[in-house]
Amino acid sequence: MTRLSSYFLPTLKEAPAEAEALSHKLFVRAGLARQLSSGLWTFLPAGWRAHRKAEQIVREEIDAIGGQEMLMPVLQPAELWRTSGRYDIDELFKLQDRRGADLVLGMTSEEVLTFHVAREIRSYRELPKILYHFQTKERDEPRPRAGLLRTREFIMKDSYSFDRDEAGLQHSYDLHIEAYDKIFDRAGLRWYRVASDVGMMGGLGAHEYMAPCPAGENDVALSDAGYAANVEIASATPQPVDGLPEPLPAPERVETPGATTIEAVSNMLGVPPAALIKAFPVIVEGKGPLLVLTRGDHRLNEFKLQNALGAPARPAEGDEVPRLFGSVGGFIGPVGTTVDVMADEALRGLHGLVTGGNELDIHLRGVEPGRDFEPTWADVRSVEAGDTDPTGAVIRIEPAIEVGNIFKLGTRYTVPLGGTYLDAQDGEHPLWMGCYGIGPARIMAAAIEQYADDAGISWPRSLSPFDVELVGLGKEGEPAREVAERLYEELRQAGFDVLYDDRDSSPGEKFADAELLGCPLRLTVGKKGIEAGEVEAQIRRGREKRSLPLEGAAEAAAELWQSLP
RNA sequence: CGGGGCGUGGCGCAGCCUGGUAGCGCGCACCGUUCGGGUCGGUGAGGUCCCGAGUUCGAAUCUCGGCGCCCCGACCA
Repeated sequence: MTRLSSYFLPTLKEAPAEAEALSHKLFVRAGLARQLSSGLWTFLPAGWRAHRKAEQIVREEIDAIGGQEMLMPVLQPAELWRTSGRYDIDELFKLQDRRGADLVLGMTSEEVLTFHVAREIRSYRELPKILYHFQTKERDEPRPRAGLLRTREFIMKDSYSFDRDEAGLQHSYDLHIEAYDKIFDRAGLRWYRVASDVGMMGGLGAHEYMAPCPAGENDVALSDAGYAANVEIASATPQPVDGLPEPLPAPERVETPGATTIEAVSNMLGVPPAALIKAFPVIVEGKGPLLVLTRGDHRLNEFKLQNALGAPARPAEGDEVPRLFGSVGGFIGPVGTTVDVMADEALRGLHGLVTGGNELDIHLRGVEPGRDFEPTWADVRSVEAGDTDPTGAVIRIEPAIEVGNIFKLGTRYTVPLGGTYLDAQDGEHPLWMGCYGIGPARIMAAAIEQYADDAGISWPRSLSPFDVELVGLGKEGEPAREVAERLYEELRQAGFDVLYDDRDSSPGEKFADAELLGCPLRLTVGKKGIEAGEVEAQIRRGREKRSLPLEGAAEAAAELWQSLP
């Protein structure tokens, strides 16, 4: 029985002042969730219903590819994390028990599951396996933000595959792609599957599922020809340089007093920013100083740089520029430098360029990579809107919420944690592992972001906390209410989850609350309608109204339901 | 971690500069009214003014310290 008169659904006319993102405001206003502290949220009954709808979709599709649901603890021994090398991650919550034993709160469960699998699985005959759970994840985020979008505690479905070899892993990975595609379709989201960074921990490949929306924290590069990648790793053909200066036989010194920025040099010398070389002095971990070059109008991409180097790099600071690079901040350049130089591919073949002269107030013009200095070439710039993909299609960049990710871990965890199996011929081998995450709360947030309008949330029917909100106008005891009570029963008989607004409040208030909560279908029973022998149906998405016959209203609603988004 | 902002009934805010009985709107309770788009009127309840110390006859207001929350950036296997 879900009657609004007694249901805990505290709706608000105004959003809390600190709420910025649309989904944050609506989570609170619609009575779905309340904040406890920074990055900590309580799901209220309606919000939890939607969460469980999202979970169930995920559960069904992971089961469909052979996943087996289980449950592992949040509280985990620190030892496992030391063994895997993840103990020093800043986001990992660390604590001790009363005896002083070190424990952690799990961010994910690779260590725990590999621990078990290493002990229980011995033979190739027991492979492959896909195991998963829905469990609370704890992360000491430096900055929780945007309501439910980035929290310190959240529930995640994490599945893990174990295979005999890389081909097996690829198969499990493909199965997850299949499942994930279905999950996000069923959730009613607009989504992209994009290639993503494999991160510091290494790995053989990864994709992220991205739901585009303005509040999204990630940027994805997309083309109509099907190119899709996180901008962290995206590659593209740069836009040509318009107005490249004529080549010179050799670099030429030019005085540029005080011109330490791309814009200043560009203005002073009358050349486009794209004809400048931007030089970044960086210190590569374990290797030392390196001068990284990009076109003046491009941005260095730290992820791609790190991947190209195979090691982390940080900007040079303090006296490192004069000491290690023999240069002057603002006037750094590759010509005549003593350090290694890495140039972005977009600079290849350009001529007549302007670079820093490694002296105060001096630049060089007419510079040509390959002639005037010999760099290592690499693709280390961030893709920009307007670049083109390999087919020539134009790339656009959209913000998006990461709603899921899939990751080929390989033997990253099984080797340190001793996860091996015995094969038919030549003995022991490490297990090949994949991990696959989905955040149901982010699915909810993405759906809210993507479909909300001025009146509030507009749930896809697969996620809505209730299928139908039935509004009974008038007051208790009036004829409209008796009809509404009857219809309530009929709808429930027909298999609908119904939220029945049986409050004695004004019509406007009921309509406003219904649209705020955003169930896909609203049915209104009022005096006027009864007299005309009809029930009003409002389709939340688009707010279109239709009339259903009072007799057989539940059947008519069931039919209408089939056509809803 | 760097930068910025905010903490005053449940929510949104004013008051603070210039120290002197804590206010408004919404919500809530009750009475009446209205009854298909947050009706209208009346009455009422509800506040450690984030915490601590200091200045002062007197602190929401001034000073110092702390805590919390939000936003931007960094960060986000």
